[in-house]
Amino acid sequence: MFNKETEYAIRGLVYIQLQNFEGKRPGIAEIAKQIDAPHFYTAKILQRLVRQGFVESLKGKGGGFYFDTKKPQLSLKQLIIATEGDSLFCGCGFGLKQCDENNPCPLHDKYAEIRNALNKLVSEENVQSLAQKTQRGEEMLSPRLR
Amino acid sequence: MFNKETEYAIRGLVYIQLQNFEGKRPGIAEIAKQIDAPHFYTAKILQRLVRQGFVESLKGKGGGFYFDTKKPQLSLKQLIIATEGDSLFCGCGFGLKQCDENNPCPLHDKYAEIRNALNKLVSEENVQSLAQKTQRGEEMLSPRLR
DNA sequence: ATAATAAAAGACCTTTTTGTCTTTTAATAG
DNA sequence: CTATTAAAAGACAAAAAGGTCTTTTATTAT
Repeated sequence: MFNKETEYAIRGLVYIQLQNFEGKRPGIAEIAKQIDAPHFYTAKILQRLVRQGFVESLKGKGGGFYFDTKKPQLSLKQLIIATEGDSLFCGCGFGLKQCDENNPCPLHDKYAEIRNALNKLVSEENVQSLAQKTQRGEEMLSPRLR
Repeated sequence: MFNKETEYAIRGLVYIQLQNFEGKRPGIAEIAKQIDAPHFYTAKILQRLVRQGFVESLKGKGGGFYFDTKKPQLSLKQLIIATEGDSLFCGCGFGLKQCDENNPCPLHDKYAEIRNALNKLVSEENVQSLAQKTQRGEEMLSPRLR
């Protein structure tokens, strides 16, 4: 469904939030290891997210990644659009450039329902809500993290 | 959502079925043009589908592609699995290798619902049902085909 | 100040996806 | 039988995604 970059971004940010809850700022090496993602690729992805202002970072000793609690919560939708665009939320299942209610492809009606449900899910959930679930319950971030 | 190969495959097969309804066997050049897909890439994709037995072809004069009406209808799910695998129907939204009810990722419950809806859609719809919709109604296969 | 630490930047590489083109094979009409 | 037609096969290439590594810059503890 989502591409690798998006997956690593979500997992990475949720892990950062999880550590932030405990007053810690994890570094790239730790993050990559814990979410089971390639070290340098994760670094590159996080760097882009920092540049976009989705998460903050601090260099040097005691440095690492953290969320600015003054900023609004980061929805999955914003994150996904930033990493892979919005085709998942607008695109036609058939791949047609022009496909809408007035000009539907044969899959349109049923596909639009699913697309809307997906839209709702990623609009409602955010990095913080996912981290909270991981913190309290059965939910896990990586098999290693249970 | 689906990759290009899958999109071209679906559109191509629906177009073939549509022509078959009229007693015709379209060739690759015609198919590619009508579904607005790259000529030779479409050829390659259709060849694979023929080898897999999803559709039939005939070489030489009067040749082209057609469905064997004796074979069962081809669901989108079978088609999608053949072109891009089943990760869309089994994969974790988070990208975890192990993620299920007993070992859920923070997205699992809500994501599984969407995955199931998608599963239902592609299991119920098939090349023939899509072609029928295109034939009778508002639905279109490509803006050109209206 | 300086050494140690950790992210930023960016070059480089591999694999997969997407796409193009030429040659070969099979079928059929005449 | 031959010419024509159309798919099959497969080589090749461009673009995108995924991944690795080295060098630079910024921070901080000593």
